[in-house]
Amino acid sequence: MKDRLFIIDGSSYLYRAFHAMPPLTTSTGRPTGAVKGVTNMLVNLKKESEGSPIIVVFDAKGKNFRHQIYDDYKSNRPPMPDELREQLKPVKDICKAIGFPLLEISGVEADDVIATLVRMAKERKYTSVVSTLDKDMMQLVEDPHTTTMNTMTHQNFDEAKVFEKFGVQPNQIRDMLALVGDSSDNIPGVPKVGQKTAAKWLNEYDDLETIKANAESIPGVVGNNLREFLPNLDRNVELVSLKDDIDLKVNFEDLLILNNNNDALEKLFEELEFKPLKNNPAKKTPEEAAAVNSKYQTISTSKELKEWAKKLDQCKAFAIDTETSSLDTITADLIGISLSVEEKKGCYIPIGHDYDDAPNQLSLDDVIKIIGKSVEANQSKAVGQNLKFDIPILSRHGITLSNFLADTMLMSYVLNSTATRHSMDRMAEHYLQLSTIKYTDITGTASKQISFSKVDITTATNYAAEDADITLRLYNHLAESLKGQSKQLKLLENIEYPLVMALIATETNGAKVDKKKLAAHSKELGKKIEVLTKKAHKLGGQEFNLDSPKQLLEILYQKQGLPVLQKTPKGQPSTNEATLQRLAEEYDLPKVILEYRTLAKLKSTYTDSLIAMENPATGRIHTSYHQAVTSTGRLSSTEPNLQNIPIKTSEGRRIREAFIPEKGNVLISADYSQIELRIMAHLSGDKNLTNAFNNNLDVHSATAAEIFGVDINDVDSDQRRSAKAINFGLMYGMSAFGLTRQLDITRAEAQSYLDTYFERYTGVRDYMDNVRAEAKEDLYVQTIMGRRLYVNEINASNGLRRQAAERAAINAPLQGSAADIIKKAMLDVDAWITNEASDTAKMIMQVHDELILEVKKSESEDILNKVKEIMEAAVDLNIPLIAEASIGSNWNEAH
DNA sequence: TTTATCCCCTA
DNA sequence: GTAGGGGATAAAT
Repeated sequence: MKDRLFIIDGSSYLYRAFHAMPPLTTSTGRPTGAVKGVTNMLVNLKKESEGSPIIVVFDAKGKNFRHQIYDDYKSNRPPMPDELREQLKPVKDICKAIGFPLLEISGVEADDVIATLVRMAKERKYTSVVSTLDKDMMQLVEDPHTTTMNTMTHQNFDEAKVFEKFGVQPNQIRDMLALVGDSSDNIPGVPKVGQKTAAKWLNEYDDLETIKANAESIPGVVGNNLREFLPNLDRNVELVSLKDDIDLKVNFEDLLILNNNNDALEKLFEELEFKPLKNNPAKKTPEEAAAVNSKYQTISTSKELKEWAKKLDQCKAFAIDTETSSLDTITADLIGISLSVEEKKGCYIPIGHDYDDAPNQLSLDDVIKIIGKSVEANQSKAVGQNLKFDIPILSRHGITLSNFLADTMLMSYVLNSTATRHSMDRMAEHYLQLSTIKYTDITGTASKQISFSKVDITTATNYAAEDADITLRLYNHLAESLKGQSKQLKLLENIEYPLVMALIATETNGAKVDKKKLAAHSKELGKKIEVLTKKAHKLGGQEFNLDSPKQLLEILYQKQGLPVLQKTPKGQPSTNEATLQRLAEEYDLPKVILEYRTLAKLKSTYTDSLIAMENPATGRIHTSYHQAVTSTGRLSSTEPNLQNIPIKTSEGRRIREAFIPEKGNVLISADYSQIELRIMAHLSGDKNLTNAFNNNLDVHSATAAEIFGVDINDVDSDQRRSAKAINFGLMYGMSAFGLTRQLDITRAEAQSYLDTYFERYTGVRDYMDNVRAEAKEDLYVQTIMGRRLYVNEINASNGLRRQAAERAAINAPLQGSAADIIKKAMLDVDAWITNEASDTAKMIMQVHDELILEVKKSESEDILNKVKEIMEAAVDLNIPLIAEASIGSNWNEAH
């Protein structure tokens, strides 16, 4: 076998890069995102190719022979966006300058050119590696001559991999595509036949001809569909077949020569404002990635365990990960532990695998005694990914870990909250260009999902040890990126890492709900909903599903002919609350729907779901707080979301009444008063706003007094409402247009309000101008603790995107600083509880600017005062921070 | 069974 | 106008 030949499907990467990359531009506004994406990929591939020839193929302009076969071929494709079209030439120039021969043949597609190259390479005994993201290309795979690879994720496809992914052999892919069709090319397939059905048929009958011959014996709706579709199948085959006999008008041998021009390349990089090549980090080769698996060790003896305990003693940092029977940290069993002390190596210690003929495993006792003690002794060197999950699991199994070295999820989050999602899989792709084994790859999904304890230990080792290995590699990578970023490091050390322990405590404490009360409420809602449903059916003249916006709009707008006041983003007449509210002034049905919606929402989202969320083991509700989800630094909460429990309506507040303390306890709720406006006063130094807070004035009334030129004592409720809308709008980066809608006033009036506001609050005006200017310069804005939010689109040529980025830039320092402050307050409250009130107080919830505690009734007054004091002293600002706290026998009463 | 859309709850 | 989570339906698979 001769050398390898790499063939790059340039068009597929170009489109992918255009959509995947942020819309980068040069300082002059020239779009470069797609060029950058493709260039990175080319540079990586050049390194990996180790000198093997590389050919790049692009689609030529204009129609090709497939359009003659089928008029509508690709007719659903939107035209190429201008910002991508502009990038075509630089991409091709870079290919040439790097030295790759470039092929564009008109009248055919890049796919056909690639097929032709593959054939020619095979005849000359080359091994072809087709670098592509297009599944159509899989039909070219043939062991051992031809494989495909996705250079973004390093996934390689040989015949076995193709079968694993698609369920058919590569030489059956063409027939599969003919059956299924291709929506992106606008080729219709047999209705209701997707990949699964096509694979089933092809495995039974081998090829399309045999399927056609046996079409009569295929049962069901899909059988009928197939028989009806038969006349179109030959056309589909023609459309999806690749032509491998294209006249390339060039000698194959001439394509194997690398003809680079480094000067031209340097110049192009300069024009495009790319970093010089030598600064690009080296990427891992597939060989390196593949070599990994063999390095992983399964631990089954005490001797091996002791060796690893010693490794922990001797290393500088080690990664630890747990495998469990479920995601519920309150009850999950420990199935195994994985460790890594050196990149590309790692071990898995199975403990709780219990399938038939599972090999002998070490006992939990031995593992705790040997490795558990070593983990505890070396915990200041421990690195994990989302340790908020692992720590309580380990703790319940007798291994205490609290003063860890680092959490890769939080490192990535603090470095750049929006560059990637901060799951291990996504970070491996983003930072290391590695594709990892996914949890669902080995356990399956949904109804077919198995417990990790049923996973074969060898498979589990490959997966789990890889997790530890990748975590360690991510740590090394991220630690390098964070070097010298003192604010980010401080944020991690002082806030995010210690907060992990406070959140574990809060989640583990959980909140108690009165299940009986919720159930009674639910039943009551159910009855009312039934009545309203019948009433709506009567008014609508027929039965219909009130939960279906589609059916509802048919009744309202088509059948009853109500005026269409508003449309959804997709152009459908809207049935949202604001629209129905306006229609309700004249019609009855919208009014009933509104009532129905309110109650149905309460029942499904709150009463019913909260009842279901009670953990049987504790009788309490344990939410998950997510520490690395929001762009601004806030926490988010799921399963259930305790940060959107109703408060605005009295019916809604009944849900809060169901949040109760244990007997002998009460709830304390303490929330920051106007924290974001206070932060605006602090950051802007505005005299008027500062004055209002220093004198403890009602800030909205104070604003109204300034805008309307009246004494603060003479502000009427309408004026205060307007001022409040302005104050909130400002924090959201609002324009006069937004204010118009909020207050139902004319555009001119809104503009005049804003003009007056900025005349009276010049500090705020200057601050906002500064934030926008700095964002445009730095591409990020920051909070009082130095947390950054990158606003990549702040210089976008698209006005809507740019304005959205500007609004986010205005809001993030306010929202994010508030998040910093309450996180600090949580740490301080948690520390105080641990040291002085561990028997009398528990933190049980956080809702952005509010902390809820469950405390001993007898101590509640003292605790309330202490919590208020801690919250107000959490940080030192130029204006006072005020926390308002109260006590109650349920959350509604306490608030 | 998964994905997209619409609607609605919070700070 | 900022930042989130989530339920129900309908379509795609």
